[in-house]
Amino acid sequence: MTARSSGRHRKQNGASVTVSTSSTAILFVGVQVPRLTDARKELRRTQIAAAAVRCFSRNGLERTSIADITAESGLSAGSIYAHYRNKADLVRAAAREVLAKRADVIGEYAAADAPPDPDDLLSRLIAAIDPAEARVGVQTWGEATTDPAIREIVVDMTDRMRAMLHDCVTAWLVKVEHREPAVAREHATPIAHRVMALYQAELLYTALRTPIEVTTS
Amino acid sequence: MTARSSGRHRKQNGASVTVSTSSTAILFVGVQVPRLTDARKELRRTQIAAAAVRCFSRNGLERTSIADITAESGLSAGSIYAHYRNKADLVRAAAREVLAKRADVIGEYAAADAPPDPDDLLSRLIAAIDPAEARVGVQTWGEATTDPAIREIVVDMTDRMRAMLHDCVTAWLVKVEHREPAVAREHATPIAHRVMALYQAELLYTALRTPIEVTTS
DNA sequence: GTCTATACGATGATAGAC
DNA sequence: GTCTATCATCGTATAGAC
Repeated sequence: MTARSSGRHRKQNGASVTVSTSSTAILFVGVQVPRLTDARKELRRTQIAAAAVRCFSRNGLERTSIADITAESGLSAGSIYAHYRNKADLVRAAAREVLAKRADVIGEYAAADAPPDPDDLLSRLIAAIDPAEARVGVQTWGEATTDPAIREIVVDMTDRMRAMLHDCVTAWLVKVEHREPAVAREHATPIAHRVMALYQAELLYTALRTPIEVTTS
Repeated sequence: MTARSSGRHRKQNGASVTVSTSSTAILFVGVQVPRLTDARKELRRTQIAAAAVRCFSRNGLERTSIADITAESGLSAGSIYAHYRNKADLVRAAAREVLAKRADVIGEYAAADAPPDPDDLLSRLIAAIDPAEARVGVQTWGEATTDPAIREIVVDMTDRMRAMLHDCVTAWLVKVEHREPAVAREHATPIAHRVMALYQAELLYTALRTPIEVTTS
């Protein structure tokens, strides 16, 4: 992740802004703002990554060729390599995106005012599973078993998710079950662990049992 | 599973048997027995599959080349292709072997006289996990998301395992908890489901957190 | 059945024009 | 930045001798 900063907007305050090819644009003498084009660059990256995820969902991480991604994204090979150093880099980005999206879903419930009980929490998490992303998620698990970079991403995201679940369960124990915060945190650990495990199993189940939807376009 | 029949034993009834290179050996006029060499053939197949599993454990399903397997098995490419139609065929065989081994472990406990309670059952299953096989197992999950043949194998083995767990839990409910067999079977279903889920999660955990052991030879 | 050597296809990645 | 065209590499699978 050597991603650089980003900016945005075509025009700013109605003033016609000269976009240079350097990393910063000089609006007035001595005034520099982050390059507006950087946001586009980041947008392109996510656009490419999204296309890649769709391909991965259909054909798997390794069976997806750069040609597949060019077809899916509408861009060319050269353009893709202008945004990602190589295919492994793109795979890492896609893995992060998919796993982060999962973590975000958990984060929403974890931050709720009325924390759901563990069963309810699990039910909601399962209901939010997207089959296509579940497939890519499981693919990243497989890749993580041999690729250190992917493993780090997966382990990191998994730990983060577990921590969020722990917070959520703790909040439920304190607010609803009226336990002492200290004991709540302790009791929450094995519960969060189980919710996580059951969620992962359900993710696997969805990835295996849900038919691959055909891209309609 | 289009596994063919197999013979065994080097000698039969003390009679010295002439081993021909044809698919059947003619002992006496008109009397044919399954070729004794078939056992050897099957042995070679498992030998190759075992070498493949070791490679997969280190480098993954797709990153493992035929050259890797020749190096690991000590055989040549030609020899491997004499026993497996193609690489996909070999991968399927390896997947079956690994997943079946897992099912066997469960079968042992399921058939025990004094059925362990669910927690104990899970503990034993977890204790029997082999890190290298866990990795290949998780890899098959990833592959199953896009390869129909692998998916069928994984789903089949998973269902079989779950059924065994169901039998085990039912036996425990009947023999230890003294429930009626009918209600026991019904109550066993969600419990078996959970044991399975927690086992799968633990398998994933092991696959991700256990360092890849270096082949010492 | 097993080997060596090789053909062929696929794919990741680059060069250079625009 | 994006394209087209191309290269070089790698890996599956086969051919043919032993």
